Amino acid sequence: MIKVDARVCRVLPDVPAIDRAFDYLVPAEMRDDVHIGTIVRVPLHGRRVRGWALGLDVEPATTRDRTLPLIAVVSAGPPADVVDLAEWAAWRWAGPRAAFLRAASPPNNLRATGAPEVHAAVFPPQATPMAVPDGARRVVRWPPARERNELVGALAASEGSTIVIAASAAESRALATLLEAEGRHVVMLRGDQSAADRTAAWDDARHGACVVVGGRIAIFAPVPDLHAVVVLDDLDEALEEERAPSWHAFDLAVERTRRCGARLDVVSPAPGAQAVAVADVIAGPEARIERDGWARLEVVDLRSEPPGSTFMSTGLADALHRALADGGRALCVLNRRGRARLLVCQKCGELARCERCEAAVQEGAGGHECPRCGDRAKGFCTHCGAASLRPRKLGVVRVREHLAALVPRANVVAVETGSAPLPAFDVAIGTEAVLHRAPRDPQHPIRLVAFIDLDQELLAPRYRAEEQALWLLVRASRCVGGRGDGGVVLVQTRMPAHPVVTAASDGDPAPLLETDLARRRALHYPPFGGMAELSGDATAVDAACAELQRHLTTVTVLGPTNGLALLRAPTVDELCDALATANLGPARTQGRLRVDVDPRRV
DNA sequence: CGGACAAGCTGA
DNA sequence: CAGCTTGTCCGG
Repeated sequence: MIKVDARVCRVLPDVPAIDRAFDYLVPAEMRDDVHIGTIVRVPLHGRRVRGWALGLDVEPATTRDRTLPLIAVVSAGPPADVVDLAEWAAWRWAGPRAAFLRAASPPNNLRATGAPEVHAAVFPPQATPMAVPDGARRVVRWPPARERNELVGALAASEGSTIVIAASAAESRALATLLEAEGRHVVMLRGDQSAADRTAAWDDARHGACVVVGGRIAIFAPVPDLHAVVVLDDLDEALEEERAPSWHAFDLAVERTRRCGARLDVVSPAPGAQAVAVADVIAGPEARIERDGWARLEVVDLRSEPPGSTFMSTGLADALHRALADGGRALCVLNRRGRARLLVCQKCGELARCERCEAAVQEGAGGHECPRCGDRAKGFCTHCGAASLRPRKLGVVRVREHLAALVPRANVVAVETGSAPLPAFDVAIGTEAVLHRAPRDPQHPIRLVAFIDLDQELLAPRYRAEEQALWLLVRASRCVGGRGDGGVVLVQTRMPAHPVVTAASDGDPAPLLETDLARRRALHYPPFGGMAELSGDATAVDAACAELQRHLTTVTVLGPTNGLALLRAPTVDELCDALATANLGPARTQGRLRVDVDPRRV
């Protein structure tokens, strides 16, 4: 006998490929335990799958007259506001909702009960929040080598809960220790914890009145009383999910705080253009303190090095010798990832750059061309007019040999990609990964970080190249310490007056931020425009582009060429709306299509 | 995703 | 034409 008052709930199966919700009857004995976000088990097409309750008491939208009942209530799940946030994220990064709801759910099952009791927050008297109105967004520039735990403590809200996003586990632990000493209830919520720890933390956070400290997933913390979010180092790659919907904790922090009126603080030595663009207030320490918190920068002008010196300048040799004296160590960075094949004039030593947008010119199929704006470039140097542009190439193995020759008695190690611990070294050479893989050793401090060819970063064919390059110099500064600590960051470049170099040298990123923002505004790059990359199987990308162009939208499709296409739109909203409207399902399932909104490599 | 079912291929 | 592979469809 079917009950007349049988309640129906709408469930999204935990099967990313089926981004569609289905309706089920809620058996009477489960009624009290099913809420928005609750994880349930349902029958689906002969299978039993987990899923999230997205709606209660919905009108059963059945095409058949058969609505199956839930099999069981499995676990507590994200609160309703976080479910909404996950839905927004699915739109924003054009991904399946299940991917975001997973990130927002406890990894192990938790008994599902009614709404957990919200604890009253009791804060220590020394908690003195900085005066900023609720809902304000602030960027705090804080130099790389300067201690900032206390600053973060002061930014935590004086009521309710605060989420602090810190990229590294080490910094999360340090912050937790300090906040606990201040009398705060701290909940550590990180993706690299064990499932049991993360589940316990997630459960704890549901009671509120805490400071949640963690990596990017902490932005989905189930706190019921969010008052403030602090994002540290918005440009750190760890704040972005590297797998398919590559969402970013910063954008989620902006959206979550906007929805609940909480305060948002971004603390970074070199905040990204996106953060600066949404900030109401930009704050920082006085100029002298900011400057002293950056490492001393030495610039080697590669244009004045003799031809054939293969990046082994006398400046680099001197710096290495100084760094290695009395037990110091050195890191050398040579990025090959996304390497731009730069062209250098053999006569004057200048790099070939696009006359229109200043990106590095590359050798294309039909001569020289700009990879960014597609402009045809001249086959000769625009600086001195000589027709002697030559490609510049290097490899870690060769550079390691040259370095070993510069410092014959030192142990020079080439660092391979991978997670194995670094061997003992005096000088380590590798990609930027060496900057976070070198263990701290007070007996053998890192005294030098040398960028063998910073131009690779400065002129990388990506619109975010400048902020990413400055971010590398931030990380280098953190390795060697501030101006007073005796360490040095050395950069080799053919553009010694480049604004990125100046910013790190002066310990003042403000002018660079201003010009970067102005350029992005002029060229409609994010955050002043939407951008997405479609990649994967060529037929799937072609199909997706065709589908997108069927709709009348403001989205421009560049390509597709060899299974790669770039989408541009006047705003992020228009881009995401177009991606949501277009039916990318077929392309996604058949041919492996990857949609990357705000791609990092473009 | 993964089961159901249909249409296509093969071999005695 | 049974028996198998490959493709397409759809889920309450």
